[in-house]
Amino acid sequence: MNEEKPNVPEVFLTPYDPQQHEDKLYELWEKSGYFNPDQCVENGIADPEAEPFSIVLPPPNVTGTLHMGHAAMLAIEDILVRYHRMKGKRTLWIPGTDSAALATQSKVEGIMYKEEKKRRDEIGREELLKRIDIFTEESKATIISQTKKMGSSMDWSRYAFTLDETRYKAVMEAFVRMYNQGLIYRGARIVNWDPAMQTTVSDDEVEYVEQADPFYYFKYGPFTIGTVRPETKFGDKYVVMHPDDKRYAEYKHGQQIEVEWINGPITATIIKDEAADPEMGTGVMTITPAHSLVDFEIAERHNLDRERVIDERGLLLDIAGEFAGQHIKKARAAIIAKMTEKGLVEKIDDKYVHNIATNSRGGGTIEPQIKEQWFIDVNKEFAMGPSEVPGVKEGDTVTLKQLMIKSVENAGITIFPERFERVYYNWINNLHDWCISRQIWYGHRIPAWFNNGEIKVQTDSPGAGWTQDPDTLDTWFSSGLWTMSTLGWPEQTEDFKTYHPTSVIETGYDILFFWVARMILMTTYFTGQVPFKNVYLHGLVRDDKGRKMSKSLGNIIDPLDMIGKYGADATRLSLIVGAAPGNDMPLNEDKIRGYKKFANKVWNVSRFVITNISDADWAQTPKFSDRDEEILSELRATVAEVSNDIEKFSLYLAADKAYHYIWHNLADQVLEESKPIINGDDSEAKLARQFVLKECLVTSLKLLHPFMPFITETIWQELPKAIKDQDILMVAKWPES
RNA sequence: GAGCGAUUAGCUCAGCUGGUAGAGCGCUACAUUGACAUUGUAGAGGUCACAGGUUCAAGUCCUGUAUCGCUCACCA
Repeated sequence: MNEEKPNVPEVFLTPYDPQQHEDKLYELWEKSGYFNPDQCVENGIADPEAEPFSIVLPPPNVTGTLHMGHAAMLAIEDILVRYHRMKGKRTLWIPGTDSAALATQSKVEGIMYKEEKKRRDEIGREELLKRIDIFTEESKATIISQTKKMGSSMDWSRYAFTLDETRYKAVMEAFVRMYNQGLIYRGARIVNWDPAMQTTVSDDEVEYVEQADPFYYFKYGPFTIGTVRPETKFGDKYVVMHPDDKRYAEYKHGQQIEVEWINGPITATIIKDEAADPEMGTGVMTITPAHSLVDFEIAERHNLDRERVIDERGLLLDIAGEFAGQHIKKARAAIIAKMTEKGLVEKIDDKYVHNIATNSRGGGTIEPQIKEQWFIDVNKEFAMGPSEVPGVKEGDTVTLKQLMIKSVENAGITIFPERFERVYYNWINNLHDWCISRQIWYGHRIPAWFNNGEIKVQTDSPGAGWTQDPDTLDTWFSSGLWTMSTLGWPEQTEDFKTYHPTSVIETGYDILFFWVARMILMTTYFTGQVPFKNVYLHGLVRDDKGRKMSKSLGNIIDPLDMIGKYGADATRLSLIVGAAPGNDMPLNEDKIRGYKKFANKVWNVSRFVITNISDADWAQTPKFSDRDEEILSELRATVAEVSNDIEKFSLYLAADKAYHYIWHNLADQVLEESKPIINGDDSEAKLARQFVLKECLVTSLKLLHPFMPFITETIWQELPKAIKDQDILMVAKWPES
């Protein structure tokens, strides 16, 4: 009941309340079918020949719920997608979730152990997988619902899960093809072994944690050697020094000496190798090739024995003599006691700080082991197939490393911000062969079959007597195929032909190596295409003091809470403004609250304009004053700037400019100065100004839509039909500048 | 140890290809019930980490120094 303002839609009579509108609008969009580019083409929103624009969502792990980092990712991608959709492109955003094999199994095992006191071997493969499936289904549903709350305009009809049937096929095919070309091999090499989870872990998943441990100096024949790990030293029968170290010039490479050692005399062999640093300690070291990456490499160079000392569970083997069967952690003290008694301990440095390797996916301390595993050979040369990778022609001899480098070097892929290109090259240059097998149950099975020492690699069982490799694949193997597999590869589907390479991948910089690099490796190899033309790396969302959000600090902001309190639009904007690609972004509630105020500002601007243009006759031709023209030209300039910034992936600038224009130009100046004109006697001036206000409102809503889709669409739904080019703002035409 | 980044108003940060400093929040004063569960106007506050250099001109380019942060690395 508002007698004085009969023309204001009733919805505007209260402040903007996101809760009241957001879910309904998402439903409206979903029902329209316009998340699906095919539907847009069918309804004439996009031309059938329009340029495609595609993004594949970095699939969140099914280990939990979405955090602010995910929210930022969804906001950024949705902005790009909505912008390009409004530009009339055939725009596709594919949603999905990731099984995250190791992390998920670790999580479910943890829950089962805590609740039922059951360990893995007491549960069994089938039961565990069943339980994991239940867990992941729940988790998927939660993630999908959260994703929708953010307003993400994804095509749910193309939803993919890394372990679903289509993706499984792609993984099997990829493995077999790489194996047949000799790029996947099986070999005994030193790997990161996690005794707690009983599996290998990739180099990238190892996390180094600083720890203080005693550093022991031992008498080893005529030498003094140092170590933090006496328990590995039983098998040390090689003593290594730098070839140019004058102190040891009297010893010759290959020379043998007798030394008294932990369990009695042994014969040691002198090895001259440049890996020994003369500056370090005494310049002499003994090596344990079976349990150290460096030592293994030295042993490979000189073809030395690699006797095992520790088993998979961390227990000492027979070589340890009286200590055999003891756990390494417990045995150390006893070993030192015995060595002290034998006079082998020269001194102990108690303040030695070093890095120990741990499994970042929820396991324990890494104990390197030599194991028979599957590897991808990153240095093996092969003949390139059909190629669109710049600088690589069909038939060229290349390695996977070279493909990864050339894709970026020759601008097939552009990384934002640019500085990460150097980080990327650096990582590739240090890259070792990639161990892709894991001794866990949850994940893609390896399509390899064993029969009395024979191995066959193929998707189906070769027949009776053959058993499949019990291992599964590293989760990043399947993730590496993601842009392809979500589009139907290895089939040459319409989707694949249309939307691959994708336009942009958007993800956190912390995942550049894990994922972005591996997608480039896999995709260039299999398709000769880059997986994406642009990489947009966002930073970590931190609290207002710049700290990482974590449970232990209690500073976690839950996106759903913020959406509940301030609306998805305000939450999105707070994650965009001030967040340049590659930089961490501080976030606090005040910032989000600020953007809620802005939402309300937009709401009131709209109410004002709608009220004041309700009596305009749009059939007439307005005669614009100089000031009218000026206002319109400022509007066009803003459109140009915002569009340009979005094209350049400077979303933080684009959002800020749109915000600034609407609040401080349109609201503070244009609206204020329009009041006397609208209420004045000059009907010609009034009409012209009404045209101007209409133009400003319609254009502002469009400009703002990618950033704040809910409120802009809510307002759009209340606009008179006569001033709209589409019923749904999401597919309205992006303004010309 | 190597690489990368940061250092600009009390706080959080912009400032793209060089032309005598900007935003948000906070603070101060005034105004306003208005399209605005407020908002507007005005204002205070910075030798742009430090030292050199290039230039007519440098937060902006170059060299070095300091502090902080991140990533990588096999230091026994």
